[in-house]
Amino acid sequence: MTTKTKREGMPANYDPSQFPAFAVTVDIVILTMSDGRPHVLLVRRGVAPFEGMWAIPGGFKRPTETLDEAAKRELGEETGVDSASLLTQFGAYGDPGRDPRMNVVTVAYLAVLRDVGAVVAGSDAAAAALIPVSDALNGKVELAFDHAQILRDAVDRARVDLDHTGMATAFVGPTFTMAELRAVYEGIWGVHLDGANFRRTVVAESGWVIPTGRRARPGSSGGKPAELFRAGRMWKLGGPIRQPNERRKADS
Amino acid sequence: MTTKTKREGMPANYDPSQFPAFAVTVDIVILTMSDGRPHVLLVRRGVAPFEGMWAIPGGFKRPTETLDEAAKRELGEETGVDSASLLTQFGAYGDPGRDPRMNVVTVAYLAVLRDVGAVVAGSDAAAAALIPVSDALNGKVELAFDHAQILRDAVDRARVDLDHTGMATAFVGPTFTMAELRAVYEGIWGVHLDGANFRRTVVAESGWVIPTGRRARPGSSGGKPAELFRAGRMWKLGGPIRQPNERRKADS
DNA sequence: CGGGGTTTTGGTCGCGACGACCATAACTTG
DNA sequence: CAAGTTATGGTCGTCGCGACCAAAACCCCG
Repeated sequence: MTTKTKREGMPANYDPSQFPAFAVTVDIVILTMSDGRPHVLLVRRGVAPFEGMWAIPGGFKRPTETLDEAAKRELGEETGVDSASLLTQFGAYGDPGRDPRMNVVTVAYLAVLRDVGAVVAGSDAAAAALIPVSDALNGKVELAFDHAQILRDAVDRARVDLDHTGMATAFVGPTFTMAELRAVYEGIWGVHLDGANFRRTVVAESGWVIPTGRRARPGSSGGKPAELFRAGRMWKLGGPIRQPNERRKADS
Repeated sequence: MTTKTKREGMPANYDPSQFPAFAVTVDIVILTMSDGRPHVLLVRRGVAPFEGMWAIPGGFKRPTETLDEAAKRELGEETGVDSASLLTQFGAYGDPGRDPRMNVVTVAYLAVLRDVGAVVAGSDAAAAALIPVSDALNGKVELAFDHAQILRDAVDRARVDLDHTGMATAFVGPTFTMAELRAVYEGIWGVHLDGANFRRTVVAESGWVIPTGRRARPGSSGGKPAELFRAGRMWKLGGPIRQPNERRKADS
């Protein structure tokens, strides 16, 4: 994600100003798990256009930085998080008129955080909040620009990344229980997974999780204290859990 | 893939010119199958920089069109193909200095053609050719800008799209044999698939392929004439063949 | 015209993954 | 201590899928 490309047969004495100029921004869809359901970090716009509506945090790319660097910088400015806890580009959006003020092309990133902590509102943001993705997708929360589409694409991307990459561990803390990890899959995919089978497949081969020996404190509802694990290095290559393939229906 | 996003707390009386201006281009990685191996359409640069080197065809985005429209337009200009035969965006590239002349961010698309036919070189292209992706990736063919990276990403994307989407049928003609379809998977994944098993899983449930009743002419090497199929509508939702998961090795 | 070669296509078999389900352990609260 | 709740281990049946074999339908060549 670095080079640019240009038409090969460009006149040697071309004038850059004769080609259309765009502003390039970077938007970060920040996902996190809260009480078993995925949430997204949104900021409330304080000025026109779309004043008062919610938007995905983002900002302008600088000519001296790469897109990835711009995304990391914006992530830090918005949340105070500097860790590169999973930051993947998933789409570019450049419809004419998507910003009524000027021609803007935005590159969208998906960030996964295990804990947003103190949500640092940007200096120019009126407010920031964690909102359930379900609320943001079904129109309960109005999104500015084409951010509804961007969020939809981000969630779609998260769903497929969950069984292709080791994204799941980015949602949980450095140490976690099987129930926590399972909640990630269940929340993102919207399915129910059997606890026993889940544990078996994850623990089956080494490299996925490493027992810490310690145990988590049971919740207020009681129950056997869960074993605490650390993420193994195998997660770098993709997770052990695959999305249950909803049986493809045959049709006459 | 349409809207743009902007920082929410923009000053109301901002001056667009005070934000960095970028040129936005669209690059199309055009893949096709030739003698069982994937090939990519490249153009030879006629002017500096990178004069004489090969490049991925592309061009400037216009402010009045979407990114997808720009990609389709460029595809038509380069190949004369107007059919929307699978055109998916897969990445944006904006490293500073990737084009020595100006700040350019490019949005890369992957196009799959079953037959490039008469390769129409762009008006400003010195030449265009179909080159085996293996040659383009291992340095046998020098690529301009960061196009080597873009091509690598495109091929990676094609590999995962092959078992998630119905991309396979885009490589073959409107009517095809099982061997042709299988060659697509084998060529892109670089694996060998059993012919009998392949046929079985594809024909198993209806909706994937529709027998035409006709039979293909056997090649010069003889053999039983293969049955001809048409693609069913199930391919819109993803193909029936999954990439053989190379057993994940357990490690101590 | 018959035989060898080649490709397609159908059949069988066995293993391994995985989901459904039950049972037990270990803790909570009252 | 009893009842409830969660975690974790075990069993079992089924289903997908790859490996392999065999027959069918065509080529070319003598």
